[in-house]
Amino acid sequence: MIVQSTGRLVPPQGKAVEDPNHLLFPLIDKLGSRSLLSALDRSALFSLPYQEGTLQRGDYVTYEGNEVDSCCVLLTGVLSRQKLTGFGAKQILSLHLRGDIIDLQNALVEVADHSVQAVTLAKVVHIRREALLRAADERPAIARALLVDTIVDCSIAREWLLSAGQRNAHQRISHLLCELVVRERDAGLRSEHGWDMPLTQEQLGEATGMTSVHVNRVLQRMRREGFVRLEAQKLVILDWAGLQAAGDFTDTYLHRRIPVALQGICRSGPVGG
Amino acid sequence: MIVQSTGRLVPPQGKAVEDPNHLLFPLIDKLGSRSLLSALDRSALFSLPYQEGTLQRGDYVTYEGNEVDSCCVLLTGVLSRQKLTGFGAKQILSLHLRGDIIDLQNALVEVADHSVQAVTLAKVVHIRREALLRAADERPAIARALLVDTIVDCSIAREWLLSAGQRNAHQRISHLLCELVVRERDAGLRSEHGWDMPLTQEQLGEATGMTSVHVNRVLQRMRREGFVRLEAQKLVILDWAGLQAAGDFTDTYLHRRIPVALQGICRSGPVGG
DNA sequence: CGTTAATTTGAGACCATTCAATTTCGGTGG
DNA sequence: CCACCGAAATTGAATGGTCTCAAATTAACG
Repeated sequence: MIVQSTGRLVPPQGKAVEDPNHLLFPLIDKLGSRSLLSALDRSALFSLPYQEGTLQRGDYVTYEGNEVDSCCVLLTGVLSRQKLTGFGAKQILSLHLRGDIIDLQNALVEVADHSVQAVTLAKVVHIRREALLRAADERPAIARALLVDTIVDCSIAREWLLSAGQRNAHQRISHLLCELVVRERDAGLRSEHGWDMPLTQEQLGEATGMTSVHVNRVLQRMRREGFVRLEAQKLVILDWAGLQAAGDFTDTYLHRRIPVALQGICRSGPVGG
Repeated sequence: MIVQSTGRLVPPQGKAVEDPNHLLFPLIDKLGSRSLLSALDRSALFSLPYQEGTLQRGDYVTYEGNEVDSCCVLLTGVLSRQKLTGFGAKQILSLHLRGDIIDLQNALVEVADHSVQAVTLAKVVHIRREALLRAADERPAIARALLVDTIVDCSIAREWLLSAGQRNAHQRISHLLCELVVRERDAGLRSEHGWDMPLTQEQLGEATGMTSVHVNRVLQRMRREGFVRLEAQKLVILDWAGLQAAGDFTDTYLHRRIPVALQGICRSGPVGG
């Protein structure tokens, strides 16, 4: 076992009758993993109108500079946020798995500050900004859940910044692999023996701020030293403890638990002004 | 003139009687610059209980790993978010000016994922997490304003990540100076002829992921080429257009305006479930 | 089985670091 | 006002991590 269980809380009020096949389930599951949502909150989320969509590898959901009026929830596959410098250099800013809400951040500002692209074939669901905001306005716990989700997003971005600024190539790659494996586990995608690493070495480079050539050499060293096996897109972690140490990885920044202190002061419905 | 006016909106409902000397004014001014707040929202914010505080240069507000139960609003001075690698290398993650809400992000998770430190002598106001969350629960527009503020925070972190990953030393320093000058202007601190640059070259390095030695050489080149004058902590921008070009800087990511599309669907009070 | 994408390899160049040592600056006490 | 101090800035030389630019090899796919 490479990752300990998340200890995710199931809200006591949670209806057992919720349909786990509902397309919005991954979203509500994710939000509920870090915020307490009452049965009313959850049913309000389940009743959000949405539109299905499929993305081919390489498809863009959003371009930097555009106006965005809906946010998309990822059901299967992997999406990336990215941004270009004025000279055309691309930086992958974050990677997203099942349940992640993408483009909420672009939908609440005037113009998108980053692009969103499919790394693999992906299934998504689009929720109109107005619908989501209305739900948040009517149910404070939903607004808070969106805030907490955004905060965790931001925490991950800060850790990436720490990596880009202060860690060397070997550490950056190891760290990224650790993060992906943990998050992939938490998203409910099992990865007992190996995982379909969706990123090319080129993309690993774009995510860590280095050349694909150098990514290649680093990966070779990691294989030589027995940390991972990586062949035919299949990533097998041979030495989880070693990889964590090599990547200076600890999972604190992923905020995998509901803050205990906040559980008592959660409210679930609108209150009189 | 080096920065154009922000075109900040004054909400039509805004009371003219608000006291601009109220200690929470900078906070409400900042939130109101990117979200529409009604008179009721604003007065709810003004009536938040708070506690004043003074920070000496170098003082820590929060340590990474601690539990945080209040967030602080910066009134004067400069604060930084920062994080250490396991090997002790420090990365400054963001810099904060008047009106910025710091530690909201640490207050809503189990343990702080980063530290907060005073870069200069600073005056702050602490607001207890419970009080702020209650206000957000009771007034959706306040919750949304906090969300938008966090989103902008996150956008800045992404731009820093882009810099760290894809721009060279000269560009990174130029870009950071551009950002600080613009934000400092927007925060209402005029900087007609020069600005008290609060960062040492060491800190400039920690913010851009480079050595103080190299920061020094880059700054010398920038002076030699006539972009800035920087003597005795005083920064004077001699060639704003040139500095922007050298730093690959555009202000989009700062989201300096209220998104027009959201103005129509703002609600100001609680609504029935 | 051909075509394109992805990975791998090599050598040289360069940007940035490291490690000292030196100089300047800002403030303090005599 | 000057001597002194620590912090910050500056300088130099050597090292090294990462990039650049090809070119070659392998894998993926219809």
